[in-house]
Amino acid sequence: MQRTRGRAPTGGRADALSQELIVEAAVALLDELGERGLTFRLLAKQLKTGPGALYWHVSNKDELVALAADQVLGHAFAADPGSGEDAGSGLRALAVAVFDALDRHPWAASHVSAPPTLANALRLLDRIGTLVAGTALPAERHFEVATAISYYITGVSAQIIAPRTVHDATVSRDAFLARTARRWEALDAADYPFLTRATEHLRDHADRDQFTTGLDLLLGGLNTAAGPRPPV
Amino acid sequence: MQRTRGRAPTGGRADALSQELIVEAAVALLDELGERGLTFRLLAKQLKTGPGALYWHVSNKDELVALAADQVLGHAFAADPGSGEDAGSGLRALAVAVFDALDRHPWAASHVSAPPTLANALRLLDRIGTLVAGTALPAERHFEVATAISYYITGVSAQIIAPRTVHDATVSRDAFLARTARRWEALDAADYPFLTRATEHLRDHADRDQFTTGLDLLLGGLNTAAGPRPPV
DNA sequence: GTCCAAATGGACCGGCGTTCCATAAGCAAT
DNA sequence: ATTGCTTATGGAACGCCGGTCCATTTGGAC
Repeated sequence: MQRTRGRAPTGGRADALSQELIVEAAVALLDELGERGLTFRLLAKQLKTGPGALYWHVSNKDELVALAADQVLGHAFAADPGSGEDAGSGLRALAVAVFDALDRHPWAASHVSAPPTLANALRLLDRIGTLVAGTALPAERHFEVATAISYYITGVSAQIIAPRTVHDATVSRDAFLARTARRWEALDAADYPFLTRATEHLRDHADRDQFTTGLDLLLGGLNTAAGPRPPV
Repeated sequence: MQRTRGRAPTGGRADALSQELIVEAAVALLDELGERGLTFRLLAKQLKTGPGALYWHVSNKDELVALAADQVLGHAFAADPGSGEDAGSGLRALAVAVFDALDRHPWAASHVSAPPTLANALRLLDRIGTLVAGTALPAERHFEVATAISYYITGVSAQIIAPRTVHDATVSRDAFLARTARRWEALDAADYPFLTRATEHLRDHADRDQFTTGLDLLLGGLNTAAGPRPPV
């Protein structure tokens, strides 16, 4: 068992390895090859070292992927305009920033976890909580509402984005949707009254709009629960 | 490449294998050992056969796990009271039934996917859509709202339940929450104003309540968007 | 120069998903 | 019964992976 956080006491070597370097290279490989394509052997080769060296900085593959996903989550903060707005639009902007960040790195979607331990997941929940606290909502509900919104953002993003890592390698999105639509149409209308009529909406929907539709419902409910706030 | 759906033309053998039998055994192993514990070798041994035979009925492990997760999703319909209510409470009951089903089989949480191809995922979306269609909501919004609710149910359940498959093996839930709370308290209050004060809520929250909190916000927003409906 | 902890990297292990293929079992026609 | 073909079986084998081990190197402290 070795230390996970190898901190270089002073200068260190010029070509020194570090957890940051490793995670960075892992993100690059994950972007290119997906989760199945990331192996310690390949990663080691990219970094011109052996697998054993990587384990000095990272305890196992699960941790490595979690760190990589958290780094992707961090991209959202770069895009987010930050404070200076009312809670509703601030939450909306933050949520969309997270969605877009995961959209650019689909492999990460299924690895952002809600009870935050990692740095950027923590930042996200704190930001949401601070925005919620700026609402007329009673204080004792802040935590549960903040986590609910956080769960929505990461969970629904994952649901929408993660499937892409499976199909995209083989067929295009449009082809997949068309095939699914055809399958729905072939269902028994008595058993599936809704789906058999919904196929046209399936074909030309935008993933991002589906995310914002639910988000707006949620935030709308929040507005109602908090009592109608007077616009500034 | 072999046929995935081997259909027994007539009688077949007494000890014949079938996809159903295999999925059933897989669910049992997943419940007991988790996803990492399910291997084709072990599954074959349980079924008194070899790994090769399984591949006649199931094309690979991903498909097997997806089928197993879909079967778990099917449990939700057994618990769901069904129609006969208004849309709001019908959706709520259905959502909670799904959450509880996944709660009993945590490994399945991260494998229920939203764009439904599998049998029970299809049934779920259709049921949601039918309930939404019974709302005052304009018809052209039925699809996007139904999928939004479906995304919430599966995505948020996954976020809440899936982490359990990691911790539970090593530490109890309470111990994990206590440790996380301590970590949050140790954060810089200037950087994390919300989290440093929220730890007491973290310690004694109930997972299921977090699910319903967001659900009620979402359904509340739906009610508002649909216009207030007169109670029957 | 000497020493030691930090860090490296390549060989190696056990086990996995998957494939291959020789064989068995059931069915239909003779 | 015999034959011929499809369906299905199951054990051996392949290639690769995550992870461990450990001899070796590095570079700062003295």
